[in-house]
Amino acid sequence: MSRTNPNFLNGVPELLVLKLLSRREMYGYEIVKAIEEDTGETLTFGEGCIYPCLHFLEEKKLVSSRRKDVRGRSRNYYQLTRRGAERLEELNTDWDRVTAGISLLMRNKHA
Amino acid sequence: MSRTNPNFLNGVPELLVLKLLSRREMYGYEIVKAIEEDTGETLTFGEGCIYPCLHFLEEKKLVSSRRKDVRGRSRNYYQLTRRGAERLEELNTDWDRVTAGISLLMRNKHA
DNA sequence: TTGACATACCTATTTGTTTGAGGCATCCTC
DNA sequence: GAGGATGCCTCAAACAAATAGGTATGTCAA
Repeated sequence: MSRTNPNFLNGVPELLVLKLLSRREMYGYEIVKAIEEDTGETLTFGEGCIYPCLHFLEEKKLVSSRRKDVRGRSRNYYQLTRRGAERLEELNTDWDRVTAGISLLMRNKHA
Repeated sequence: MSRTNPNFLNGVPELLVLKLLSRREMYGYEIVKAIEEDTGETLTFGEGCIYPCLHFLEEKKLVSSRRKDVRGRSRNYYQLTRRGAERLEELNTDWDRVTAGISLLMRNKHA
């Protein structure tokens, strides 16, 4: 976790997943589609990225899950935990700092 | 290069290096320090990241280099090429799209 | 009813980037 | 002359994400 750089980019999937779950419980497949849609088709994280991410988050107690059967389909719904909400705060701050830092360098006119 | 996602994050060092070189020629060690300073200590890319990046950029003809002796020190100064300037435009656009996309999802209030 | 496609879950392998640690040499300061 | 900053470099490892695979059910149309 504590690296030289806040895991700016690698942490993006984690950030987006936590953010989505902060609004309502969702299941994996739904999250994959939501990231595509909600970012205006800019970002696409495959299932091979999101599912392991969810498992990792659950292991770290940042999300919890429950099975739910919907129209003959078995879905794994994930909810944000209190710790997850705290983690989201952190990542959010990190992301803002990173974009601010890059923005600083990019707009810097001097020399 | 052409991945599902524009190489948002992995491409950050490349973006910053090209941007710095678009202002004036610089040498490796200087770039490493400049990234730290100009991002307000937010980002730190080690020499093990920046030097290979420079070599890669040179190989791809996005930058060129020349030796220069300054105060008994031999420095490798890099300049942006025309192609490098074009590449910078691309990465800049990509970065803006990515941050816009993430921003979209993060600020999205619905559902 | 069969075939295609979307839904829904999962994991293993590969690819790629960055970190961390090292090595080398010169210069300056104490 | 020792330590630290400067200046270059590379390799091994850690890690994240992409790719590609696997399973199963539902729906729709031919």
